[in-house]
Amino acid sequence: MLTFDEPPSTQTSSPFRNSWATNQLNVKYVKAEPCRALEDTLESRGEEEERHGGEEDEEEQGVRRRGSHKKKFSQGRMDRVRLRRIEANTRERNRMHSLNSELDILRKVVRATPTRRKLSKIDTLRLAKNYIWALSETLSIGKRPDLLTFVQTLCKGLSQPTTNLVAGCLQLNARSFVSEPGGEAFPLYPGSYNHPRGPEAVGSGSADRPSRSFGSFCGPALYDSPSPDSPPDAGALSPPMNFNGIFSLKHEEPGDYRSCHYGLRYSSVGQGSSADPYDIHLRSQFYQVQEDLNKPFHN
DNA sequence: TAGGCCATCTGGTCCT
DNA sequence: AGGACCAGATGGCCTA
Repeated sequence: MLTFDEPPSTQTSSPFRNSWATNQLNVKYVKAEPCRALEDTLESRGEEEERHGGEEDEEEQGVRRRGSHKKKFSQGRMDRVRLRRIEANTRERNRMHSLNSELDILRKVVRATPTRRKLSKIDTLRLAKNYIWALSETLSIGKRPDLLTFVQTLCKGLSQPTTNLVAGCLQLNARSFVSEPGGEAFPLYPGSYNHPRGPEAVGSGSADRPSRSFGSFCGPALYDSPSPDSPPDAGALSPPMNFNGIFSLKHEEPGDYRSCHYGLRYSSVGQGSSADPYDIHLRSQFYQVQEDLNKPFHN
């Protein structure tokens, strides 16, 4: 008979929530309450079995019992079923944890890292899908797309906070490219957006610490070596193309996009995209590398 | 406080 | 038979 040494008071009070330690989950922490229904079922079957005089052996030997067609369980069988259920729960938990860990890697690949809350699962998948789609479209077109079209593609189906996050990463106002309910999106600029000062306006810096980020829109993924803070698989999983040129607006002086009403709806997003001095430092280093690598592309 | 997000449990289905 | 996968149900946490 399995016992629950320490049934947690709530699910979320489990020490394994949001923890890699879940892989080491011990059966004794399995939530007791939901198992009760299963136990009730099994026990009621067990009671019925006793009333019928324990006919499990007959059934297991292939002798069909007349009357009730309900399956009967002995105590031993109940325990086996219960154990299998608990083991299945553990496997399911581990399966979901591995799924979540892969999602975490995906989050890092798209690198749309908000300051306060991580991307939701659904938005991570949507953003990755849109990302691939947008890059594919760009490839098929064969030229630099205009920024707003690209961002509109990226933001299709994303939640408002994530849309704002993308906008924040690109220093745009989300309202400038998100479709109004029942209406079309209205781009701020009908054509392509180029940095007013050209690629030369890109910040300079050393190339020793390139950073792949969503804000910079797929850093030197094809060419760079994994940065020290990259997830183990991020390099291999990174999108294989670099379209930096279209996102050079990120390097504008802050006053520039303020004058263009490129504000952020949520200040937290803005903080995440520009208030972090380390992030700014990384970006300035990274853009120089990106420009060097992308010269052939721009030509 | 409502709604979104999440972890977990559970039973069903499919596959090996 | 047992494992993987899936979707529904449930309840907790967090944010607007």
